[in-house]
Amino acid sequence: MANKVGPFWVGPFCISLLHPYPIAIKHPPHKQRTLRTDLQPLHHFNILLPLPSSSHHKGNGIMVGSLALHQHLASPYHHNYLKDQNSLIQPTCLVPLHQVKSMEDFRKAHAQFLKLGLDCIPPYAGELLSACALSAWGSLDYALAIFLNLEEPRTFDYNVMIRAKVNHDQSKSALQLYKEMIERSINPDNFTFPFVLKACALLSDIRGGIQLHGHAIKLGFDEDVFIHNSLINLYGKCRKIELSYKIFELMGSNRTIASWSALLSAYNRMNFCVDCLHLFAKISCEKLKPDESSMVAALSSCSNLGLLGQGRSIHCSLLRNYPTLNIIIQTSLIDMYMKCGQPDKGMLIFDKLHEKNLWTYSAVISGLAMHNNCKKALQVFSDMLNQGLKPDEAIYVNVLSACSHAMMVEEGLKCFNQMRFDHQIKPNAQHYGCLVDLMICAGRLDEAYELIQNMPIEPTDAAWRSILSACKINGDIKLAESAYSKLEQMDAVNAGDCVILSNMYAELQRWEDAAEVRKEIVNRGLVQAPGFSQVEVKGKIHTFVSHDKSFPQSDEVQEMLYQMDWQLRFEGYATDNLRSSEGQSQKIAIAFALMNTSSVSTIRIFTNLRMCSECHKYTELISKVFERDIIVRDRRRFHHFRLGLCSCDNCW
DNA sequence: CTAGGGTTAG
Repeated sequence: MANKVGPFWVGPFCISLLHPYPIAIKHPPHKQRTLRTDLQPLHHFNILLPLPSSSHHKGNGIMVGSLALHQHLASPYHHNYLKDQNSLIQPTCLVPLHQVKSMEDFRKAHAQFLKLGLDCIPPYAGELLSACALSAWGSLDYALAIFLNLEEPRTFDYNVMIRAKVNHDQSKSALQLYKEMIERSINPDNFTFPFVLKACALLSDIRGGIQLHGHAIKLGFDEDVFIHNSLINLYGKCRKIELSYKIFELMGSNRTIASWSALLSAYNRMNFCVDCLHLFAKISCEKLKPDESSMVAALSSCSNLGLLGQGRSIHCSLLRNYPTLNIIIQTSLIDMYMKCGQPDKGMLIFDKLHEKNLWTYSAVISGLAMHNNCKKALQVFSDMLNQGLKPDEAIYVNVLSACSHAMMVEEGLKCFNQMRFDHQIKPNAQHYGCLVDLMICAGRLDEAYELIQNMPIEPTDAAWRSILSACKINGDIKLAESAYSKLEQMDAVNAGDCVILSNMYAELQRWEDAAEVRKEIVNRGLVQAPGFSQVEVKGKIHTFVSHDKSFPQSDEVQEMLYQMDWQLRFEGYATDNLRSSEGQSQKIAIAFALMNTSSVSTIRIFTNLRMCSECHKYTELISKVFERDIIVRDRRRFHHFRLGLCSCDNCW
């Protein structure tokens, strides 16, 4: 049954609307107008008014009301409206809002609503708000002005504004609106929570998030799938993975693919890449199909783990299932190919893209730098600037680290200044860290030290660690000690730092000092990640640790290693030099791959440590003697070995 | 009655 609303005045008319749904209209006192009861309606007409564009009457886009004419109107203007008692009157001046495509059109439409006094009447107010606040062409400020003008905003109006603020990166202010709505006793509904939870997630505001979770339960929204998914996301962003999982578990069969995606990305954030891929494989057990979002999460895990095979198979299934791929997933694919040792494949995807954003460029620039193709990285960066994209501080981290990889000191300093002065970006600790690395790579250690001491912000532990590692090579024990003590002050000492310093003492035959630092590892309860090397053979990943003999082919591999040593001796290389643990595991991985792959295929090794120079030398020679391309990803970058040479030009 | 959740480098 339709509700009758009104009567209220529209211009010279008094209108009563047969409203399709219940609405309480209260006019603010200054807008109240008395109905002239002394005048009998002359005629009744029907009138068409624009409908909220997304309502269930979408088809016509127009709402039918009845109009009673209380005054005799002679002007031709009005006659246009009132032609025939039975015909529908089309108020041509009113453009349906869903046809509005620009702020200019919107202003006109809004003016008409204002003139008719409809601007503060639900559902028009909400419709105006959501059009203006949420469309691509809209304006948050304009929407805010409309919103503030509402005497009695409703839940819907608040929801729209909260959502718009979150979209405009104003999460704090969005939460403020939520607070305001509670204070004004306007009840949040099942739509409110996903928006405000997202705001908390973006702010990593775990306390606020828990409060909201409580509110949602209290208001009885403990069955809502959208709210649950938002909660998984919230706890994931706050690194409370147990809580994310708990919600996920609780949802049982109500889980949707979005629940999985949110959980997968939570695992990724914690760097639980193996578990992430396990979960990804389980999606299909629930009769759900992995979609783009969940595949983005899985691809990111593949990138981190260097799993080319699995990354490729995700790519295939994307190509099978989607006619076009969105920019986010394309970026993930580029990143995956870059990090799994196929930069050419990554570039192929990149070159074919017609839409590129900062993240795409960022993935390519850091990928190219990783493969020691720094010139190209800078080329891509300058293309990006020519495209008119505005660089942000994150992309400058990539650009600067590309410069430091390639020892391009002047270029790096130029970029640093360009960032500060042309693009008005204040350098952060990471940028200074890159500069420090740049100086170190160029062998200007004293300048690096001067820089790190005089930089205007607190240096990161990584920057001090760079200094410490550099000392390892040039043997400056004084500098090493001061870098180490800085790390101590920051409470950021790790096992690797202790090893470096201790080895340096040992080199100087200061045995007591060496032992003292070694003891620190135990005292501080530091654990060193076990070094391993991985290689993919026939789609299966094989992982080896140093002196590994615990795998089926171990005996054959030992034989192979013996032969490899023998061959290298002809090249004048004594393999006894190679004693480091990563060297050992890498040797085994290479031997295993040489034995089990075709003689023309490229060997791809993934190791979690940094390659030492002996290991590097060894691999160079193997690539020459066995005429095999070997690509090694160590924890920082790639080395392409071919015929005795490495892409890194012996600088890493 | 209108609207909504999950996705990317360093």
